[in-house]
Amino acid sequence: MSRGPAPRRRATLASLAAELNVSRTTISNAYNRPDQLSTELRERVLAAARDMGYPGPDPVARSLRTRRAGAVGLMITEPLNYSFNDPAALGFVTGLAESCEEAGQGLLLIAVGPSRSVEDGTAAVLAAGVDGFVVYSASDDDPYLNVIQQRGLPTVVVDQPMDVPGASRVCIDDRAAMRAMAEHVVGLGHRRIALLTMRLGRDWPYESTAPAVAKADRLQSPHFHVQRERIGGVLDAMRAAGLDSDALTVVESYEHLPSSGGSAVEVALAAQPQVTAIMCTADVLALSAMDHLRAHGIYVPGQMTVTGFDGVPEALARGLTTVTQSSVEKGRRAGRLLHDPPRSGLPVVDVLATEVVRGRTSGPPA
Amino acid sequence: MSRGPAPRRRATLASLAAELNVSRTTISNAYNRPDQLSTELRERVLAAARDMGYPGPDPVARSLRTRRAGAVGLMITEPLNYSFNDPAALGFVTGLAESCEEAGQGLLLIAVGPSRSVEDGTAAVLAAGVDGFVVYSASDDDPYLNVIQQRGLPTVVVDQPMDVPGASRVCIDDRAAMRAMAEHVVGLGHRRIALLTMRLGRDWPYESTAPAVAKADRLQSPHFHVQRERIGGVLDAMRAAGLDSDALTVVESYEHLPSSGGSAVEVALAAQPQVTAIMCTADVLALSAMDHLRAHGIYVPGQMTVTGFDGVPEALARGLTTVTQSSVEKGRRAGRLLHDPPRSGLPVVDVLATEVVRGRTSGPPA
DNA sequence: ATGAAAGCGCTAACAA
DNA sequence: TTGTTAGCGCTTTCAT
Repeated sequence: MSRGPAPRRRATLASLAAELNVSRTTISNAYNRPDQLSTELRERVLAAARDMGYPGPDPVARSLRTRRAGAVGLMITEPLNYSFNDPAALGFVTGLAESCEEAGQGLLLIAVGPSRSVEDGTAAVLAAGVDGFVVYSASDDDPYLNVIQQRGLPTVVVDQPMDVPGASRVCIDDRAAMRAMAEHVVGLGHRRIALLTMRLGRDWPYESTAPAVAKADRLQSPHFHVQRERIGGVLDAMRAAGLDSDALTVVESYEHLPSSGGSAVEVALAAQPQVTAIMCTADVLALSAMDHLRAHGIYVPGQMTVTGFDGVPEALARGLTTVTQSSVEKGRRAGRLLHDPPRSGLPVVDVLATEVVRGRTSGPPA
Repeated sequence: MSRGPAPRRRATLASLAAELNVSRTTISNAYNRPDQLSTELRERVLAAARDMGYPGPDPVARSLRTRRAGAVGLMITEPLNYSFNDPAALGFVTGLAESCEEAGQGLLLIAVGPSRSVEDGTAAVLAAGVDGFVVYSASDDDPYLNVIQQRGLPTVVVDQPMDVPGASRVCIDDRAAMRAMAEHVVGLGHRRIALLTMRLGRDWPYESTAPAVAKADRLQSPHFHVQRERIGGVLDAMRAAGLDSDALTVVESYEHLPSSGGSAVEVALAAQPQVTAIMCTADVLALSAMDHLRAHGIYVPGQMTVTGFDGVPEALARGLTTVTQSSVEKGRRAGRLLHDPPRSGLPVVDVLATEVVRGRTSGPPA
C-alpha cells in the first residue's frame, strides 16, 4: 500500500499533522499516549504515517524535549582488545548490557583508549548523548573523569577509582579478598612470593613494553586503587605471618595479551629465583603463567603454587586456586544503579561478595 | 577557581551569552570555530563556562540542529551472553568499536534479544539516536529489519540476511568456504558426516532446548542465510563425490553454551552411529564437541574427525582443522562503510577472504 | 569579528 | 478528545 517513492523531504510529525489536518499534539499522542485519542483517529494517523514513510517521532528531537537520551554511556579507557579479551571485563559488559536491555535503554560504548588523543577523547565524552555514565576500572588520575563530572550526569564507578564525588560505586573488598588468598598461600608455608599484576599507573616508565619488576615509587602509590588494595592485602597477610615485605616481588604487565602472564612469571623468576608461589591479580595472568611454567617443566602445584583472581570460567574449569567474584552481577548492579537510582539520591557503595576457591594449583612449597 | 555551588539551573549556551553580554553565536563559535573570534574573547568565554559549570554545548541539542548523532547503532538479536561468549562475535564487536573510536563516533549497543517483547524491541530501535545501523547476523525473517529500514538510515548488514534493500553487506563466501572444508573431509575418505550448526530458524520446534536432528522442513529453507549456505557447501562437496545427501546428519543447537557442541555431538552419534566426521559451523561448537569426545574416550582424529569454522584463537591454539576468517576485520569494514560510505551512494557487498586450515583434528576414517 | 533571526522536530502544559 | 502555545539548547545563514 505504499504510495510510490519516498518523499523528497523526510516526513515529520508536523508534516503528518498538516496532511491530516490535525494538530501536532494529536500525532504525538498517537505514538506516546494511545489512550488520549480515539482508536479510529489513531489508526488513521498510523496509516498515514506508513504511507508517508514517517518512522515515528525523531529520537533526537524527543530527547531534547524530554531531556532523556534513553541510553547510558560506558567509558572504557583501556584499549578495546584488552577489555574484550578478559572474560571478567566481558562479563561486566554483559551484565551491564543485560540490565540496559531490561530497562529498555541503550548502551553507548565510549572508547577512549590511548590510541586517541585526550582532546579527541574529551570530545567523545562531551558528545555522548546519554543519561548517565558508567566508568569501568579507570585509574585514579584518569583525565576523563573530570570531563564526566563536568557533564553533571549520574555516574557509577566500577571498582576504581575510589573517590569520584557524587558517584555511586560497585566494587568488592579487594584488600580483604586478596588478604584471604595470601593467608592461604602463606599458610601453606610459602615464604617467597611473586605477585603478577596489571600495570600500576597509566604511564609505563620501563624500557620495553615487556613486564617489569615494579619500581619502588610505583609500589608506594599505584594509580589504580584495585591493584593498590590487592597488593596491600598480600602484604597484610605476610606481615601478620612475620614476613618482611622484601619477600614479595611485584611484577607489573603493561599489555593484556594472552601471553602476558607467561612473560611476567619469567621476569619474576629471573628477579627472584627462590619464589615458590605466584599470585596474580587476574585469572588471565595466572592461566598464562601456568601455561608458561608447564612449558618450562615446572610443575604446578608440586614445584610452584599459582593463584588467580576473578573466577572466570576457564580458571574454574582448570582448577585454578582463585578468588571468585561475579563480574556479570557487577555489571547488572551498575546498570540498575543508573536505571533506578536509590530514592535518597545519595551516592551508594555496593560491595559484592568474593570467595577464595582452593583449586588444584596451590600446595606446600617444594 | 570555582565560584561555589553549581547553579540551580544548569547553564546553557544562552545563559552564558547573557552573562557575558555577547551573542549566542559567539559562545557557539568559541567551541566549534575557534578561528571565528579573538583568542582573548574565547578565553573569556571558556573561563566563564568553567565558572558557571557549563560543560559545553548539549550533545542532544547539537544533534538535533546538525542532524548528526555521532554514533552508530549495533543491533544484536541474539541473547547477549551468546554473542559475548563467542570469540568470533566478540572479534566483530571489537573491530567495529575500533573503527568507531577511530572515527570519533560512539557505538550504541541495541540489544533486542528474545527476552524482550517485539514491541519493546521496536521501541528501542526507533528510539536509537544514531546515524546508521549495523545489523549483525540476523535471521532472514527478523522482525526488526523492517523497523530499521523504516528509519531510513544508512545500514550495513553483516553476514546475513542477504536481501536488505539499500543496505551494504560485509560477508564471506560461506558456501565456498564450507565446500572447501567438506572437500577436505570427503577427500580423507569420510562417507558419513554429521554437521553441527546453530539453530536454523528463529523458532525452535523441538520438545526440549537440547540440540536436535534438524527436521526436514528446516533443512529445506533455514532462515539464516549463513547456515543455509554452509550446509549447501557441504552438500555440494558430497554430491561432487557421489555421496547422497542422506549421508549427512544435521544437528542444530538452540543455545550457545560452552557445552552445546558436546550435547550436539551426542545427539548426532545417537542418530547416526556410523558417523566418522563431525563438521561444525562454529569453532565454539567444535571445541566443545572435542572435549565431549575426549571425555568419552573417542580419539580425535584417530576415531573421529572434527572440523570447525571461524578460526578463533583457542581453536588455532588447539590445532583444530577449521576455516579462518577475520572477524575483527569484518567489524572494521562494517564500521568504515558507515563512517565513510562509498562515493557512489550505492550499496556495496564486501566479501572477505577465508582459508581452510588443516589442523591436527582431521584424518582418515578409522 | 560579532550579532540577529530562524528554525531543527518534538512534547507538555494548559485551554477549549 | 483535540488544539494552542511555548519552548528544549543549539547552529547557521546572513547582516553588520
